[in-house]
This record gives sequence, C-alpha cells and structure tokens, in this order.
Amino acid sequence: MVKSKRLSAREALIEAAFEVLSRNPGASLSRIAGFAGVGRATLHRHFSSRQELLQKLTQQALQEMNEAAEQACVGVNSYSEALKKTLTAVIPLGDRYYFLTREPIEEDTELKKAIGQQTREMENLVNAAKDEGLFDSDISTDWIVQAFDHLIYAAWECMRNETATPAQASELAWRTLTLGTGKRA
Amino acid sequence: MVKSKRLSAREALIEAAFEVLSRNPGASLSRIAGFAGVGRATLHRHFSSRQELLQKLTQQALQEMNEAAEQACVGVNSYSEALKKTLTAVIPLGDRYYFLTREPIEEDTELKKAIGQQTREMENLVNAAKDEGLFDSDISTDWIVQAFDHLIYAAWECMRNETATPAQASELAWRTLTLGTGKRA
DNA sequence: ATCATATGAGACAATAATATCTCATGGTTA
DNA sequence: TAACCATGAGATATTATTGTCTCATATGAT
Repeated sequence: MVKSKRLSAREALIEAAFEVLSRNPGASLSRIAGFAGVGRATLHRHFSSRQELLQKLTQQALQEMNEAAEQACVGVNSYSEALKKTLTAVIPLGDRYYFLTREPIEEDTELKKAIGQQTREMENLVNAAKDEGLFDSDISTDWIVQAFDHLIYAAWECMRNETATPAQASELAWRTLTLGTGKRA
Repeated sequence: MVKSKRLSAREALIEAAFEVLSRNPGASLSRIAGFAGVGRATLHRHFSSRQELLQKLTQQALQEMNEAAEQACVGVNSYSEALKKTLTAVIPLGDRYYFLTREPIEEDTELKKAIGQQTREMENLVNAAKDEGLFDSDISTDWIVQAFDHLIYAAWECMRNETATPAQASELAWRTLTLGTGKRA
C-alpha cells in the first residue's frame, strides 16, 4: 500500500492548500502543512518551493474543472444543457475556481495559456447557448461569462455556509443567470 | 496648503493599498508604497505597522460604502429604489468591497461588529424590497444578498476591464439581479 | 528669509517565512 | 526478520519582509 499512502499525503496537502489559501491567499506553508496534518518537511518533499506548490495547485484546479465539466456534458443534446450541467458540476469546485482567478501566477506562460483557453471555451459555450436563445442577444457575452463566474462562487459560498444544499445552490445560480440574462418576457 | 499635501500622501497610500491588495492580498508594503509613488518610510509614518494599515483600510472601506449608499438613497420613495441606487453607488467601490470580504481581520471585535451590522442592514433592505414585490418570495434572502454581492464584484470587474461603462455595468447587474431573482413571469 | 514639517533615500536591526538537512520512528514489502 | 521508505520533529541557514532610525532636501507658512 505504499502507493496509496504516498498519494494520500500529497492529496491531503493539496486539499488543505486549496482550503486554506482560498480563505487566506497569503497563508504560510506552515499553516498549510498544519492544516493537512503533516510536517513542514513533508510539504517540501512533495513541493520543493512555494512557487511549485502554487503551480501544481493551478494545474490541478484546471484539470479538475475540465474533467468535471467534460464528464458532466456527456450525452447532452444542446449547448444550453451543457452549460447547465457545467454549472452544476463546477460549483463544488468553487475553491479551485477561486484559486485560479485570484492567485497571481507569475510568468508561467504555459499555465496562462491554459487559463486563457479555458476562458475562450467558456465564451464559445455561452455564445452557442445564446444562439439557442438561452440568453438575450443584446447582452454582451462578456457580462454573461462574468455573471456565470461570480454566481458560481456565490453558490459555492452558500454550500460552504450550509445555507443551501449543492442542488439548491446550483438551481438558484442557474435560475438567476438564465432569467437574469435571458430574453425579457 | 500643508493640510492638502498631508492628506494627499496618505490618500495616495490608501488608494494604492486598495488597488494592490485587491489584486494580491499578500503584497508587501514596499509594493504598496512604490505603487503610491512614495517611500517606504513615509508609509510607516502614516501607518505604524501593516496591521494598522489593514485596520485603517477596513474602516475606510466601511465608511466609504456607508456614505455612498446613504447619499444615494436620499429622496427615494421605495426600498426597491433604494436598493438600485445603492447598487449603482457601490459598484465603483468594488475594490473596497472586495477588500472587506477577503482581508482576514484578526481579533478586532469593533470592526467585525461593524461588518456584521452592514450585512444585517443589507438583509433588511432586501427583505423590505421583497415585501414590495421586487423579489420572488420563494427565494431565500441569503441567496439574494449573496447574488447582490457577487454581481457587484462582477460589474466592478467589467468596469475595470473597460468592457462596460459604470452606467452599463450597473444596469447589467441590476437587470441580472432583479430578473434573476424576481417573480417568474 | 526663516522656520516647521513632510518627505525620500538608505542604513540598520528584528522578525517571519522559506528552504535544506539530519535523525529517529513506524509502517510496508520482500 | 531485514531492508526500505515516507514521515515527523527539530536544528540550521537563507531570504524576504517589516519596523526603526538618521540625514539631507524640498515645500509651504509666517
């Protein structure tokens, strides 16, 4: 069981890092290691520097979100449905999402490209849904994407507060987005 | 004109601090001073420690937001109108707002109280507007407040990006909020 | 012109965070 | 059991940040 144990320590660190850094982006490595129930040295064994940790977290966040969105979209038969499934799937990853938008990645062109591409894919999806009539064509795609992003985070916070179940939060976010930016009655 | 100069340095520091910290909460005092076009020593003359700076910023943010909201609401004749005016007035203070929600204030009970009260006032306002029929009574006040907050931030980002003028951004946020959480057609 | 005050620049010390290393331990595999 | 590996704990070094101090300078007030 070496392998599973090895992963579990690393995963505990990653999970703790998302949790701690999403609440306090300047948190020290000690805090992160402590929160993960792990020694500082162990953190450095897995991530040689703070910079590397942040890089790996960014990669992980991107990957998790892409996977979640992709998986949620198998079998859908419209862009509108894809968007809704994506929303629902991504809300529980709010801390990842938050991390991506807030953590300043310095000079890693690879990651910046990947993030840029994700943004573009989202814009395409929104535009396709707009063509299907989901959104008011008078509203800029920029705003819709912006609202989508921030409503995800709003829903995630409701989940974390336990003021809403995941299903409720996702329903509220979807309703607010689609009625709010949809065609007027 | 001593007084105006004295204020200007301090104000430049406060402005720079909001700007820099809203992008990177862990930014060093050097960065902030540099961004303000001021020596690091001068920063320490005005704010004896990082802690004090953060405290003053929090106070300032609270005060500015209260003043803006209060001023915007003179002469309104409904809670719904008050809410709309408040939204419009607060969007340009997005960085202040962001700072309030993100910066972990440690053990300053005074400020925590003030923030808590502001939250409660917002809930009351939303509830009053709900009674006027602005929002669907089936939607929890929690969610409406949450959406309100995050749409403010979304609108502010659009302003900063220059993808929307302040008036446009505020109109989009208001539309999205009210149609999104209003009574269904 | 003179004085007071705020400032910038930089030296300096104190502190906190980061990174590296060693060693003892406990669990795993062979 | 013996060898192995990841780990925790802690010592240590290296930075980065923070906070204090001094001095020369500029600017506004009188």
